Amino acid sequence: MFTADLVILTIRDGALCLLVVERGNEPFLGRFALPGGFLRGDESIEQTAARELSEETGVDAATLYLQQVGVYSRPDRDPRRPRVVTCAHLAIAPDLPLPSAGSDARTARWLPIAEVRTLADGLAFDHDEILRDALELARAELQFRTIATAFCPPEFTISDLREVYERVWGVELDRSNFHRKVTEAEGFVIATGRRRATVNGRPAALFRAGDAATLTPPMMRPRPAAS
Amino acid sequence: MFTADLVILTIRDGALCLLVVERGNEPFLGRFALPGGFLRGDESIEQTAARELSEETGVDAATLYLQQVGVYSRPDRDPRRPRVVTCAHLAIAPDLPLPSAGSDARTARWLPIAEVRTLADGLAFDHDEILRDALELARAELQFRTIATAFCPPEFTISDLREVYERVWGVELDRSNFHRKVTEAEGFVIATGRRRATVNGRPAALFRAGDAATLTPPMMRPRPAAS
DNA sequence: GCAAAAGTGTTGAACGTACACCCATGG
DNA sequence: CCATGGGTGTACGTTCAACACTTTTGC
Repeated sequence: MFTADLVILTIRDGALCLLVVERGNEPFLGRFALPGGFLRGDESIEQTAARELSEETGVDAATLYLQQVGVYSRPDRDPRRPRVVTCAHLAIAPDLPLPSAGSDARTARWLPIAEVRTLADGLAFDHDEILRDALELARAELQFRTIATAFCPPEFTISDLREVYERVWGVELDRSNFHRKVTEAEGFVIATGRRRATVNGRPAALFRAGDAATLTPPMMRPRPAAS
Repeated sequence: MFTADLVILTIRDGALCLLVVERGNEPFLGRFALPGGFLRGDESIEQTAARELSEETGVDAATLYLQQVGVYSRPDRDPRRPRVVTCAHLAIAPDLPLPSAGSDARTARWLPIAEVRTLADGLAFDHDEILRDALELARAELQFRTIATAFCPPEFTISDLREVYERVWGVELDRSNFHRKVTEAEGFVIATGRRRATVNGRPAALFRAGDAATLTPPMMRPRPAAS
């Protein structure tokens, strides 16, 4: 038995959130788990993950960021027989409304990462471990790839983008230096010429994602200031 | 069916080499392939990979570098039924004698990477693709982790270490600056106090691997000079 | 005008690169 | 003493971090 599990992250109301589903069957009935599904005979694991992602978020997976995290195969990770090997994936999405009444009746919801840690028994299966690894990967990838734009809507401000880094890394960044790095890096963001009216202060220029995949020079994460 | 395949790299006679086995069965009879083996019911994929690695190299896998590369699951990647999903691993070893007469009678050999590209039909299955991804991973990891010492014997010179970077990256590095970076990075190399007599010139100081896993500051790869 | 948020300029420290130079050994 | 490879010093350019400063809006 081989599955693809998904760590789908987004930023909602200034907090880094994870998409979880409440389990409707044993084992772990009623507990939160990562969404996932079985590999079908006619598809690759990438296709399985993309299919699950679009089912859960309601948008075409081709527009979202999706990447393998790793394989989790401990013989006792799933009490079922035969045991289930899973390939965990990291997905990044902008703030989306969940297709509540769609597909199956499972209750999917966005859970702030901080609340995941306060769950009495944690996530189902070994999903706490998977989440930890996926978060570490996301934090590392933010440094060298332009994936931060995947958290943002099609048009966004530099402050929106900075908030992504700050929420995922859990640090505060210098506004001025961030602005320069981002706008000077080639192919990271492209000015649209439009502006967004703000409740207070000068209107911010709007950008859209560029076509570069890698971020040069990299955006280095500050030293172990906050964990 | 779930397997672990291994991309085992080393440096022999100044060339980056890959451990390949000649297939003794169909499909791909007589072609070169990556070593690998099936996941057993009582082990994790990490244990499968470590077991295969020690069988092929003859040394305890705990002393070598071993890391997941990714899952390869295209339905047509293996003509057998049911299809085989594999989790590719990258392993790094010092120059080792192969246990030629050991274990099973498969003919394992070190093949220079340059020669892999000249094989008429390439490697068996999708192993060309796996090798490409594993090499890219190794090249990237050299920048931020201290894995280069895994290519070296227990005691090595700075020049040995520099050759690792040069052979894996395919570039030439400045001798002086490399020496400084490596010796000043904390926990990368530790001087043993001994020296190695050379055929020519001043004897080089011998070092052993330090205990740091990450390399700070990183050893940045030169711009796209050579591919 | 004032508060607030966006955006620009400046400066000193840290780092990378290039290359000149000295050191230790065998022949 | 010379060739050869190991190792150090130095000078310059680039990048980074900190923070002062200017711009543009709503009220």
